[in-house]
Amino acid sequence: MSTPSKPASEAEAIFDADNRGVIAADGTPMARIERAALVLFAASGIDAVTTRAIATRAGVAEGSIYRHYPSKEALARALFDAIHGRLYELVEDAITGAGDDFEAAVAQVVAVYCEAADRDRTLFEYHLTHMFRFGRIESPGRPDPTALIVKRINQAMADGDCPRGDAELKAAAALGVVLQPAAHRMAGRFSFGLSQQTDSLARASLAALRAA
Amino acid sequence: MSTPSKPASEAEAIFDADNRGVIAADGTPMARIERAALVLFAASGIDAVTTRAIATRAGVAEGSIYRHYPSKEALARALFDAIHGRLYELVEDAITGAGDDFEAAVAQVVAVYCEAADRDRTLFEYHLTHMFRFGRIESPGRPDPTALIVKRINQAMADGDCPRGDAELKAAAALGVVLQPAAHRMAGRFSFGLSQQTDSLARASLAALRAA
DNA sequence: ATGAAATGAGTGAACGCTCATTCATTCGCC
DNA sequence: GGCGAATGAATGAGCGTTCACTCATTTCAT
Repeated sequence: MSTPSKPASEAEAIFDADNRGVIAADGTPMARIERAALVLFAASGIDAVTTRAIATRAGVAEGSIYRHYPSKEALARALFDAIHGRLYELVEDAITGAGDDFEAAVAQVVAVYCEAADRDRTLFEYHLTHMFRFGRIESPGRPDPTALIVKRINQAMADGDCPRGDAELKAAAALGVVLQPAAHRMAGRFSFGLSQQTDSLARASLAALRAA
Repeated sequence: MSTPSKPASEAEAIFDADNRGVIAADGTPMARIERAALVLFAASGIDAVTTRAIATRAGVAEGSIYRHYPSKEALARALFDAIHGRLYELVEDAITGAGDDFEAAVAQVVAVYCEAADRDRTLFEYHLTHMFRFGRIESPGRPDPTALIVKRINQAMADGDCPRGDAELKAAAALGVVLQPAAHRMAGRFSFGLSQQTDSLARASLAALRAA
């Protein structure tokens, strides 16, 4: 196999036991490598970060990276998959938790993204900036948070909670209402927590869904 | 000087005389280098593209790149600045053209982005995916389309055309309604032209502005 | 004592960029 | 108008450097 690391335990390695959305704070070399890589990848992009820089920041030898991951690319992908998969679970819970109440579902999903963006900013920003690299739809079997949202919008259209239209387009517009502010904060356009704006963004997201 | 190329004429080199938002189709080596670099940068990211690959695709020698640009990075930045500056002009015209009519201004700005996204998809997608690298707010003097939008939203709030709130946040949400669909199309989520959805997205964008 | 974990100098490949050279075009002189 | 000189765009082999990754060796917990 080309993936000798333990994929099943990556989520635990990256998120702590309480699921507080934070990379494990324990001092194991693996956790330190992951956090160091994440911070550097988020700041400069994967290609601009050297394995030496990761090892130095993690306080381990360069070779130790390869005990846990077969390549720099695999490390980058594992980090992305961890946050991506976690978002899938959170979106799933949010939608399920709201039952048939479409407005509540929208509000909860928006809250999920706002809280994720605030809770571990580096992790979320890494996710945002590397969607183009890892988030292509062609990857089958990958958990896809957006697909859950599209499904819920289709149900809302069937229930008469939302005007008919292209569900993929509506989902994108509604998500954009939250993700673009996150991107603008990254770019230094403002600095307050997105969680403070959850209500406002939830209303805007719902309004976009109903108008699109 | 460390920038021997002609920065003042870069816009003309990249956009044709009719300002149709397309990289010049003439066969000059410089234009071919720019188009080759753009296509490769958009597909794989700047760091993953070699100067050799650019030269091969452009049908020129590797050294010729350095007659026109002092470095690969400068070439990448010039391409970004060209589309970024062009968007600034288009947004400025859209807002000015709508006069005091806020709804018209929103519709026109949305139309600008939809048309740009369709007209030269590679160029627009390069812009989208490299905002994080080049689009930081700290760069002073750089034309900033978003700043124009923020200013217009502030005016709308003063005029009573839009509920009061944080204009930066509103601008981001409204922009997200258009840019996220563009990102989703990039990711293969749908394939129709965004221009076909201009009306729908303009309504959604306005609704988000009024709800946020 | 033993083996798993960690190490970091070493390796070959590939990178961005340079520069001596080529060559088609333009210029200046009569 | 004809022609040698001057020009500068274009070339591509090659440079020094840096990279991701390897592996013989050392460290350390049990």
